Amino acid sequence: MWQPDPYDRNCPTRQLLDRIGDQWTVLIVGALKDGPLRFTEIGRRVDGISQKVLTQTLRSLVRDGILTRTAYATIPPKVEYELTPLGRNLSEPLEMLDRWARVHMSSVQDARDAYDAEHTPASA
Amino acid sequence: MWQPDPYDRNCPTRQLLDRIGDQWTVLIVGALKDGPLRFTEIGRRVDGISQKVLTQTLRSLVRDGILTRTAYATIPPKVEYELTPLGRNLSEPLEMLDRWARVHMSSVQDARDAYDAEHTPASA
DNA sequence: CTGCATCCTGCGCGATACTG
DNA sequence: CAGTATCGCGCAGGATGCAG
Repeated sequence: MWQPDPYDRNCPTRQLLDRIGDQWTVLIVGALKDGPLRFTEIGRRVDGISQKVLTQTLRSLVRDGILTRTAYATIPPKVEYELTPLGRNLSEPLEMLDRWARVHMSSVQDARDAYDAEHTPASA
Repeated sequence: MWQPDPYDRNCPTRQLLDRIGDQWTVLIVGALKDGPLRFTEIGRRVDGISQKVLTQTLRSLVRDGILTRTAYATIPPKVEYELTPLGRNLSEPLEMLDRWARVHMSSVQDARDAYDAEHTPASA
């Protein structure tokens, strides 16, 4: 029986891996961890994301079954995004990534400083 | 005391998150999980990566202290890449990502099919 | 408020050729 | 084998303007 393998360039998991590892995906899913949020609220939490990219990313995540999109026909309009069970499941590995980045940032920074010092031998 | 926060666009963890979530990073670190590999070997395992991107990604990972690069002055040249302790630590969350993608690929595929069917109402 | 369409720019990346 | 250097294109993504 065949097993999906992202090391194969033609395997769909390759593309999926690219999507779920995307920084915006990590942050958006993380933001929705504690409950549904509106479009603008997500944009406010995920500092620096453009409206266009936010829209694109949200649509992709909805299409992939990670989020649900619920539009309320009120005035003004209100649209809520919420994690599906699949999305909630995904949020666990993503949260580990987030936490790893926070915890090891200083180690990485030290490594970079050392590397740069090594490869930039005191001026030119 | 200040806590690093990737939700802030100026926080270095933002960039770090982007790097470690990168598909090539996930695959390369995963490939090195079982021991050091040579440049060409990595390229062969990570199907579809160009030599240029492989070089760039490896250099970044070395700089960030995820990998070590060891060059042997033999003919022909031989360069081995190996996970550092930090890299081995990182490989755990990354492996979870990889496994998630493999396990849930079919669910995502189903969601996509449903979404596309819904949003492409039987021809035009 | 929540989008979508358009224009435009940067630069990521592949392809190719050359070195040690 | 393991890179570096260069060129050129495609497309992601920012900015703006409009619609429901």
